[in-house]
Amino acid sequence: MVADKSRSEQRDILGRAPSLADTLALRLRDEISSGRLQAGERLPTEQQLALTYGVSRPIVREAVGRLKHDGLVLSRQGAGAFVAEPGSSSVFRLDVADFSDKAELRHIVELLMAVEASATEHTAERHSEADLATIRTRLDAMQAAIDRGESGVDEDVAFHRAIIDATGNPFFRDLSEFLDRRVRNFIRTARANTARLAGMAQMVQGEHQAIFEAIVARDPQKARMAAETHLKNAAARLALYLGR
Amino acid sequence: MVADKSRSEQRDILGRAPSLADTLALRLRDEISSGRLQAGERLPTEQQLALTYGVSRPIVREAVGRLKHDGLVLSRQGAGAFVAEPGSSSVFRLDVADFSDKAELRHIVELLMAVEASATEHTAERHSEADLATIRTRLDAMQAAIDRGESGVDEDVAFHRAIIDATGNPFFRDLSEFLDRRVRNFIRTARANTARLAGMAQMVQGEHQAIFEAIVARDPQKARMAAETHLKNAAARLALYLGR
DNA sequence: AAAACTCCACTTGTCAGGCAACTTGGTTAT
DNA sequence: ATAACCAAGTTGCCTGACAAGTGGAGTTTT
Repeated sequence: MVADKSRSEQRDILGRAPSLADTLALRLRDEISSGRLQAGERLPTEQQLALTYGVSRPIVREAVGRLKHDGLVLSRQGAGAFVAEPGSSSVFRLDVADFSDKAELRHIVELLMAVEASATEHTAERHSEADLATIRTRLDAMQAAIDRGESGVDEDVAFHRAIIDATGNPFFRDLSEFLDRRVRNFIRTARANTARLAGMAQMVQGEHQAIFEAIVARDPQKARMAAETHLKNAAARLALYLGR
Repeated sequence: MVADKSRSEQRDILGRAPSLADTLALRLRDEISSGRLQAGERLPTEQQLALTYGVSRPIVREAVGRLKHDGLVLSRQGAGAFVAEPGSSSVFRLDVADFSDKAELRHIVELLMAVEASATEHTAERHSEADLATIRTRLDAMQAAIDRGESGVDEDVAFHRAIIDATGNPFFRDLSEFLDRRVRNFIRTARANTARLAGMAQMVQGEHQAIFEAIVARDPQKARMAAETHLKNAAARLALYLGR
């Protein structure tokens, strides 16, 4: 049976075989993205799918349900399920499952830099006094952490987060939070040696200071450039830290 | 029954009630994001959920399956389903279902601008001759369309797409394509009067020319600024076009 | 008494069969 | 010819059941 073969091949992180619905969903997704199933075309009936892939109908329903959830197909009771127009979907899905490729990490970091830099620019352009107060508090907290001899990573994150929150754009917030977490997660799993980074904290703080001053001055250009410099340096530190 | 009540209240675009699994998934998602279900905590068993919400177990499975798909919960056969740590998830989901709010459109446009501007900057920094040739072809195609008296929207999209593809970053490509489609989709549904835009095509082309020249000159700063100017003008044209 | 082992209740994963609601196309009646 | 109608096909949902895996309680062994 086709489904069984792919199951025994691919296994997840815990060494467990992915569910039948997962593999089937992946298969159907591939059928669509490869163009074997054109937009507007009707999918085979659930019974046919069940028969072809050697699974039960509930499994088929679960798999198709996921595609519906992701906006790839639309179903009408009594009529069938149809491949959605590629632009009609209202949901965007970003799956960064495997950092196996070094290139993927770089792509993620690039996107993160784009979002953060733009957000910093926006905040410099239009921030309230309350925003500024919050950012200043975070900056001071970072300094306090450094003075205590800590690495101050949490305070670092909080500082950037305050700047991004000030934009009032939830997409900036959610996306940068996700990307940031992915990168930090990668760092942690790659090598758990934060000691070397501690010495760089004051250097980081200096860059933070520059960003903050540009925001206070309401100078978007300067804020962007300061943020870009900071992020590029962070990437360089990351490379150093990973011992490349 | 609780589920039935919410079904009759919320209806989708076509006036059809959302599926039971959808409403249940939404409910559980809410339970998690609100913090009523803490990270690491075990979800009620499928049978309990089925009983509480008055649906059958397959429906519960479908709903929970979606949360698993989105990385919000992890399940272990025999043990149960557990709320995932926020940050362990490798999938990011962006749902731009409703443009009901004007603010949401602005947020989308802001994110699109951030991605496009950064991508343009990257391309100026590092592009091959082949990339350049493609971009030039698209630029010429746009001019040809204008000369034919057409609006050239397709050629416009293709031009930007070529620049973004040149970054070699699939996230830039996918995200900007999605956002662009959403915005254009909104424009189309809001008012289908492209006649007014046709006269602006030559103005758009002038901005494209500036972007292209900055890329050729390998001047990232200038490329970014040209792209930002272009996008801001586009947003302004959009506002004018919508008759705000 | 502590550790290891065994067994069993419980939970998720999957299957089978069936009924209700809806769509569609052809058929029949007007 | 047109309209009403009907029947087959399809999705939405349910019940009941078994297999596979987990975890703890009870039992045995050291």
